[in-house]
Amino acid sequence: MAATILVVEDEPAIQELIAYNLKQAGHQALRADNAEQALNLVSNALPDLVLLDWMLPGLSGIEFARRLRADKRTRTVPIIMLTARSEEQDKLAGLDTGADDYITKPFSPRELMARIKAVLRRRAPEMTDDVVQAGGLKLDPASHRVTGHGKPVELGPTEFRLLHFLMTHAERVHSRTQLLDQVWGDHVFVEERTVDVHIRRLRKALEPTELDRLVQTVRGTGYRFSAS
Amino acid sequence: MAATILVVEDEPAIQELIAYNLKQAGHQALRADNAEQALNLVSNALPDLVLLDWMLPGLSGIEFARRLRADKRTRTVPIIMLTARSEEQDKLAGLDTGADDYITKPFSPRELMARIKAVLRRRAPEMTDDVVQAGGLKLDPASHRVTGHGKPVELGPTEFRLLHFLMTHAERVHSRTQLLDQVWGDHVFVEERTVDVHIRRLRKALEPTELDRLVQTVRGTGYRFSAS
DNA sequence: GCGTGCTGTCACGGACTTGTAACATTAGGT
DNA sequence: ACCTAATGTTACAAGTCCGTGACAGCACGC
Repeated sequence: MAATILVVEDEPAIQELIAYNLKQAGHQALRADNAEQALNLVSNALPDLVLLDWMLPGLSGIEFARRLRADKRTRTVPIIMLTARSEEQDKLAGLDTGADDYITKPFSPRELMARIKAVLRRRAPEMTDDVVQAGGLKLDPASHRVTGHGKPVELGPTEFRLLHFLMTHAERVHSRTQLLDQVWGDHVFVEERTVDVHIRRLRKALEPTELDRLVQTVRGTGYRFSAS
Repeated sequence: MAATILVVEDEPAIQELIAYNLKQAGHQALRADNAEQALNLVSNALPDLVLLDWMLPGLSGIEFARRLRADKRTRTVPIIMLTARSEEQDKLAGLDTGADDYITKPFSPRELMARIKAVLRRRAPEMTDDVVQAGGLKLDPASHRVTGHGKPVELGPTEFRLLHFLMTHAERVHSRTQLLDQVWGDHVFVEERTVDVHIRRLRKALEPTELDRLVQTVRGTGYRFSAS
């Protein structure tokens, strides 16, 4: 799992509580007390998800969300809004700005974690630790194991992430650029052709199980994982 | 298992009953008649679990729970709420404050003990005194003994806790950071590579029984205990 | 005080991983 | 059939990660 999650919350106790729970769940927590600080962090490195308090000193939560949605680079980052129960009617406005979910305070840590998982599953399934299975291939992020028809498959770290992403976004073609962004990270400078080499390494590792045919080339476009 | 359990309950008869049962089960019972007294005890020494009556004279149970959750030091302490049946609707509020479970009075000692065990197992399975067994390795927290294929294995304290954690969370990769948090404690400042050294010491101790292969390295990610 | 066992850190070397370039092969249009 | 661009394949140097032994500081019992 190990998603990077930005917590934007001005109340220190709640921020601490959330951060602690995130850490327990294996995520990395970035913290910000206000929207300005949050914008700074985002400009440095894109988080995988944002937990955003509705009421913030200075720039409000809803305004912060709008800015994220306005910038192409940050448009797709999932947002979960934190609101007080009395602000119930703001729910609609919150979802309007593109929040993926919202949760009312006070909330139980368990509920928060469940919602985070749900949103990640929807927006970035490769961030969850769900087992992915297709066409005789099985990948288990928790134990970091891959098997083809029950036989273990040995993969390097990059090949593992690459296969994980492809399997969680199967039946879709991904360009080399997209794969670099998603698997390598968006601030990395690497030759596009490097993707080819790792695809090759992935296929080679899958060869003994005959499952290398699941990783397909789409000439002129990119690569695709397909179980059909 | 010998967990230290704080009982916060104003009715002497019930407090006595609970304390007796805890003692029978091998736990150590701390008692408090009210929340103020409980806060004092907690500030001295952190219990492994808190049994908390909902209705208390002075500071209420729910308020006490909030305070525990607000302080970083006490945030992770599991809480089981004790409520009268008529307060059923408070259940939701109780769980909101982060109670791990609740139980309605009157309850049977057996039920209480079962819930305590369940909560400890959920929050920290390595805290229970259940014997853990896998792949020919047997670890008994109660007697603090480890055997491999029946032969005794000598471990230092840290290696013991490390193995205990790994065995109670088997088939999962744990990063060095996670292991430091879970085995050393999250307030400790230690180099990440120190984990490697203790893994090494653990493996060395297991070598005579050939069971060192159960402790596996997942390059670029962390370590895993696996019996398969 | 003195050993003894435990702990955390470091440094070294080996094993693995990674990005790139260079060359080989293939696909698809003409 | 041929040509060209795209992709497959291999080799390699640099970098990274991990295993390992050594060591100093501590705590503890004797």
